[in-house]
Amino acid sequence: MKKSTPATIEDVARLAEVSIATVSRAIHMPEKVAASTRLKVDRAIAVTGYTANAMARSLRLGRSNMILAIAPDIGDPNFAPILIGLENEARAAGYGLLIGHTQGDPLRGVEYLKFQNANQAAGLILFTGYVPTDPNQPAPRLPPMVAVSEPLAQGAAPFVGVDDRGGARKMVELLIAQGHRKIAFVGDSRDRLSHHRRRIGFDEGLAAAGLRAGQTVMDADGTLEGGRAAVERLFLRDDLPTAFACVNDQTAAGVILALTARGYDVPRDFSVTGFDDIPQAGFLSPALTTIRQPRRQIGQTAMEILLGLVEGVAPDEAETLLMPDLIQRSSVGPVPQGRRY
Amino acid sequence: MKKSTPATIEDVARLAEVSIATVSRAIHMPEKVAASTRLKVDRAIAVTGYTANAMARSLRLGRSNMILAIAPDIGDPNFAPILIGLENEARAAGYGLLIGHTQGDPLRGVEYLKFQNANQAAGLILFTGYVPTDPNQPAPRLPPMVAVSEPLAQGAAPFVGVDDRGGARKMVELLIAQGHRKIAFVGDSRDRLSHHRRRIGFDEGLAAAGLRAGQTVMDADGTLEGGRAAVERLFLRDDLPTAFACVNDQTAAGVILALTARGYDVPRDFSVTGFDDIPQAGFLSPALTTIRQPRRQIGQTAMEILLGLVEGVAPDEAETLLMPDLIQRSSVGPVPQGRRY
DNA sequence: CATCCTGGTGTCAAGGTTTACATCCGCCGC
DNA sequence: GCGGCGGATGTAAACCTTGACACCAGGATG
Repeated sequence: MKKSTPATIEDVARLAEVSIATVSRAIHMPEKVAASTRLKVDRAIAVTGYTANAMARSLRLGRSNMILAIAPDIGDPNFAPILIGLENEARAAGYGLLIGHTQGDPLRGVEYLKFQNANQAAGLILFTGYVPTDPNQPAPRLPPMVAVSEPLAQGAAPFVGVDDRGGARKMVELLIAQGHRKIAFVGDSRDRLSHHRRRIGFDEGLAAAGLRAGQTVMDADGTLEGGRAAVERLFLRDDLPTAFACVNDQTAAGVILALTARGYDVPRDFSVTGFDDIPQAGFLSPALTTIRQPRRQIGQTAMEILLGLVEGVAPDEAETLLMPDLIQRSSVGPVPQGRRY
Repeated sequence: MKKSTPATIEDVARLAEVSIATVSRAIHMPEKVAASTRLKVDRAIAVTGYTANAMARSLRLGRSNMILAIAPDIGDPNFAPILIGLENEARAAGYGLLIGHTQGDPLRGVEYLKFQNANQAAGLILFTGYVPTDPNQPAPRLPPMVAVSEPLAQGAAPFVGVDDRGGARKMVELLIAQGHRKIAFVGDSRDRLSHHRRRIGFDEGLAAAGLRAGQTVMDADGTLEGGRAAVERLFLRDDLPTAFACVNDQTAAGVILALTARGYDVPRDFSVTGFDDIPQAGFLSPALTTIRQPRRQIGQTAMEILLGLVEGVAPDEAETLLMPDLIQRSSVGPVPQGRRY
């Protein structure tokens, strides 16, 4: 047994005294080959330690066993568990997960399409909210895609994510139950569909309680800094809310920081809520009350759908929305009595 | 231009009125082909939008353009930036990054070797601290490898990481400068070489100040829970330290939590330090004074070395140790005056 | 007894690329 | 005028696998 070069199907065939076609069949369509032959082949495979050369296989089949995930930032605490879910599911099906990191630069995404063009990816998972395309090149042939974390603009691909609207609504209901009547939404954005949906859920929740009027909505870009800045802008006005419903946890962290810096206590003076339940959320002080995304589950479901698509089966729904859990920690309290501004 | 199927080298050759060999040469050995021909080929490539089929290429060359990274947990906040560094560097060199997630299970790693066996990975990045091997199978041919985050036991592969010893020593020096004389090291471990090295740096720092005697060393497994448990055990004794030097940030978080739960104030009553500077570190209260790993840099350097290895060039050093930065926040203070136990 | 069918197996082409080798052509030096 | 050389290009094999097709033997059917 020379180990200089890995065993090929031919080595197995020689050892089992059959043709290479029979070996291939023994592996992929066992019922088509006689039991005795199958046994010989299996033994030969064990002896040689044969593993099919994936390159040759993909070349022949015209389809690779890689799934490409394109994310703006792999380090985003929201993405990691989704990636794990994706990866687990992919591996179970014999696929590998290739990662692409665009650093928020749309053009970077285009670079990864090379992998697709080069037949190196059977499918695409998009965290970006848009399909990477090069304006100069003619539209490339796109493989099966599934969007995750952020839906695609025109519903161009199935989306798997959390029920943003329902989650936001739950959050508002909690605040209302605590007596809050003036609640500011921090993080309105036209760019991110998921954030927009949270805003809608917020509106719905207020409307359901007959509080539609007098709400405050602050633009913010979803970063800690954005949250902080929004609070500063808000304090320039005279009608302050008693609670801040933030579009995500980063924003909430910024809001808490700004409030604390001004000498207020959360939740005694103001209540603050987040969304996503990033790992830091529990370490903020006060620990953040937020909405937990079932991230692992999202990854798993998305990969299931994508692999189905690769096999040619259409998904049941255009959007698979998972219901998030409300995680109550200590950043929400009853509305302060007799406070006036 | 039919877009049903991607352009092959043959399409380009036909359009440029040359043979496919010439096209291949024009791409890979431009100096070997006449300038006029090169021009024709370039034009034909642009028109057809040709991208070489990576599968066919890898098959022919017997080498893929993928690097496989095996990590116990992709979600580990310490790993993400390293992955980004790896990925950036790989992409720049035309390689893709494949991720494997072992979930801490050594056997899982073995599964990923299939990729290697199947010629799907030209190199391996190991976050695990060991080479995945199947005890039943004969040792597989291993590709070039580089260890990251955790060195390999027998120095089986080049390691790129932070100077654990130097970092730990810096930390101890800071504590000593603040007047601390009794410092406990929390997180001693025989399993993780990196943790062991931090322990050594700790010892060295104390020895340099003539404080070798009377030190306390607590075992802990590097988790938040481990840190908490270590504090509880320590409080069973009578000689408490004034500062806790923790092996990593998770442990430090546990220590702070335990101390706070007992009604102590950090840093007034006790000082606590971490190691790694995970994203949560700044959000703990008090914000954690710790050692920042240049993670992105680690990833980049590791990939550089690995790609060199793939090309057949040996690395300069068996270990590349990057010096970490000391990040001073608010979990360290002067030793409490007149405290007695 | 001829024919058809069927289950089991072998042969061979194809998939796209790279590269060793062959070919061709113009030009130099003798 | 000719041998030879070198630069530019073409030809074809090889990388490994899969699957359409062909083949063969033997049993069932007429």
